[in-house]
Amino acid sequence: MQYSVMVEYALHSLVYLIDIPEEESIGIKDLSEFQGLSETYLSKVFGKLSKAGIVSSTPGVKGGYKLAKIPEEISFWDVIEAVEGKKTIFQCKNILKTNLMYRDNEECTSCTQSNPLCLINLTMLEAEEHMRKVLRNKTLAWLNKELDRVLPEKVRTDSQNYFKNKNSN
Amino acid sequence: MQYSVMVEYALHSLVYLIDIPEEESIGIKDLSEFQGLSETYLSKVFGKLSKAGIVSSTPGVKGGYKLAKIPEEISFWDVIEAVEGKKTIFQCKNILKTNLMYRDNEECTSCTQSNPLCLINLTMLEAEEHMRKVLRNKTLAWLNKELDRVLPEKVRTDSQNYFKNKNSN
DNA sequence: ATTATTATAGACTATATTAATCGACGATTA
DNA sequence: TAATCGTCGATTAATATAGTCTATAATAAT
Repeated sequence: MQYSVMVEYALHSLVYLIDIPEEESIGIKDLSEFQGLSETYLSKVFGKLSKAGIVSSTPGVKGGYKLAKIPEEISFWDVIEAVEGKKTIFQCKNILKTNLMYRDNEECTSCTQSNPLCLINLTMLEAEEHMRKVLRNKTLAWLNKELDRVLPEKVRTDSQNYFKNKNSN
Repeated sequence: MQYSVMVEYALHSLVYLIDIPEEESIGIKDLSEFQGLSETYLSKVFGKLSKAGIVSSTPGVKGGYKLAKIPEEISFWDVIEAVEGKKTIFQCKNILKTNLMYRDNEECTSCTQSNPLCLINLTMLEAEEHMRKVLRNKTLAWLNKELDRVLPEKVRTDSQNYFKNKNSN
């Protein structure tokens, strides 16, 4: 039970999109090359991010991706949900012949994700919600500030220059 | 990305072990029959619970499982960890050729589960920890009390009687 | 207009995981 | 001694994951 590597690829890649100038964008080829990731696979990740409205794309020569919103409005959870979908972590299968967990005399066949009745499922959802709350509070803007604080300046400017030079060719 | 159904099977099945008399136990056959679950698959679940010290087993005729600890000391998280293992939900692969997320000049190849350095991984671990905290606070004793409060008395006594009668045969 | 470059979509593949089943073995009780 | 039960390992089918490959469409530069 783990999130797919897509989540990791997405979060790491998005970092490089935060600081770029207004009218520029970065292509998948550069992003994958710089990080040593599969180009085709990373393009799938960005397809999902694009569909979720996290990034916007411009096709064609000198095309690429940029953030579709300000970094203050893109949270870790947004990225995870874009890539992993909206499924909950715990699966309430409702397959038990005898389900004693229902509440108020309703059967657990009506225990859906949008209207959970089962106590066990409710507990899991509550726990998940605590995780999501943390993740919703961590935005790309926050991440960028933390990286500025924590990383040597050279490391940050080096990566910025890498993409800047690629764009000016 | 979801927990396996084993977690659901485990939590639902453990409910019936909470209230049984001191020297009794319930067999897989009865547990699976009552809930309409696969007998062989449920036995695998209990193998894991047994290995984790959550239940204890007695083989042979009239054998079965009982809780190995008092229900106050068995949490939802204990059960999940027993069944799913100790992996974290987010996977920090350390496979990025250029990883800019490290802290204090250390490389992210040293970013392990026990000693995470990468900011993204640290954030995910923090979020997971919030979820675990909730799950560690929910014990089988708590669940049992909630079920007493929420379910009609008949439903609870019916299931208790089911296993009691099975044992007296 | 043409060409090169880029995103986008879908089909395809290999591997791993999940949810099961089956059979053999060992301990226990009647 | 026989029937019952937990334990272990091998096996299987279905699904998910992590990729690749190809075709298509849009764009910018020539």
